[in-house]
Amino acid sequence: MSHTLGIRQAQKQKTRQALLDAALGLLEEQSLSSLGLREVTRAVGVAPTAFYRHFRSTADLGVALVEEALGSLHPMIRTTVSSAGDSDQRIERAVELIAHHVETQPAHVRFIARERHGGVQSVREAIQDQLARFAEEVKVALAEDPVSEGWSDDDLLMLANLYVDQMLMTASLFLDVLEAPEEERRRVAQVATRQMRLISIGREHWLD
Amino acid sequence: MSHTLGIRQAQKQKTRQALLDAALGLLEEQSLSSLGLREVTRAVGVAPTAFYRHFRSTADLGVALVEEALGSLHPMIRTTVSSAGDSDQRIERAVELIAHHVETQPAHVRFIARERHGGVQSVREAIQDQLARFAEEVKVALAEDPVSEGWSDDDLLMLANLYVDQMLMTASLFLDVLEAPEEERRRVAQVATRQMRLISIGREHWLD
DNA sequence: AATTCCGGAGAACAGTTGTTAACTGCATGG
DNA sequence: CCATGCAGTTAACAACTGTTCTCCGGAATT
Repeated sequence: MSHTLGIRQAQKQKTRQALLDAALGLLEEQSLSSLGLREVTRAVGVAPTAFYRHFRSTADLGVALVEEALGSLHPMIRTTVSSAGDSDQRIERAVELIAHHVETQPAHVRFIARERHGGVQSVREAIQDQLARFAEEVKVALAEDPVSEGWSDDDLLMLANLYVDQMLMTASLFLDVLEAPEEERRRVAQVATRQMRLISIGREHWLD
Repeated sequence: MSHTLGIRQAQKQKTRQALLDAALGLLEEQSLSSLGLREVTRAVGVAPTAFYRHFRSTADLGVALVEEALGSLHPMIRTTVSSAGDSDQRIERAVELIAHHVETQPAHVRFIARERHGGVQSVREAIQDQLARFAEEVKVALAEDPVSEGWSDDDLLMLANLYVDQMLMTASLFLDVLEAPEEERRRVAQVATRQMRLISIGREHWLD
């Protein structure tokens, strides 16, 4: 299928990825709206003008980072929400999965949490788009569950959005305790689990 | 009691407030980490050096903005959560109150939503502190409710945090549709109301 | 009435920024 | 094998940044 790219395009993509990685690193301690293009190229070790070969602006780079951070997460979401087991088991697995993702991709998670309401409109919109897609996918998965019998489409989407937001909130909490002792991290996991559980209980009694 | 300040201190506070107001305006379209001190003083019409008479840095100004945005909200939170009426009535009133606050203080709300996970650590911490105080106050209010009989202190705080986060999420949603037609704003209000209601249902069946 | 205090102004500093133009060297396609 | 394309470089630009030091005028204090 995918054609093996020449050594030219390969080099280009390598530089592009280096720019993305450097930017992601710099964004751990600042917001995108204050990220300078020279700052990024300096970190990579290329001339400032090389930046323009890959991105129109830092905002443009930000949109690419959104795709990188969230684009590959869709299958994960789907399989998690519609996995087997009873409610409590699924919740526990979801929280563990979030914790694991935050541990392996902290910079990506931080970037999304930060720029979701950040100062760059195009990036905000890109994130909202992805999250809306997540919510839609969660909605579809929820609809397949027998518990959702009798639910309106609006209410399913309402619940899906609640779940998505709760996942992001949980991810952000895990971020805050990344360097904290195991004990506190477990405490955060337990709080997140109970919040999810409470929402699920609300779901089960919604039609009463 | 409060001494009437001389015309000297009055002028100073006036300039300080002008700096805060100008900064808040500029922050509608960017993040605090990219806000320049000269930018702020230029907007006010004073010399750049005058800034130092009031704040050590823009981060310092950010902390002051947090106090201004959230400091006066504590009594409002308390009375809202522990108001009379049945569950649905209280939720509806809370959502209306949030909508009203977003309409009257959009810049403040945007600032908090943006900088809660923003790039300036001291401001992030100031916001977390205030939100933790909110959660504590909500917890106390919840504890007074007969529905909370048999709840552990941890679970009350868990629920309080869920409510606080949900309020912020709702506020952020209202921000996004500030300029939208009345119809869409009502739709957002209804979604927020139902999410709150679902959480409340989960609360009522928590001990089952 | 004389003196101190202090918020703000002014000028200057070295360093940074985004963007432009014209260039170089090398992989590519004919 | 040679001509084209294009990722990356070099140099220069005007504009901007935070910070320092010195100064001024008027309110506050005595």
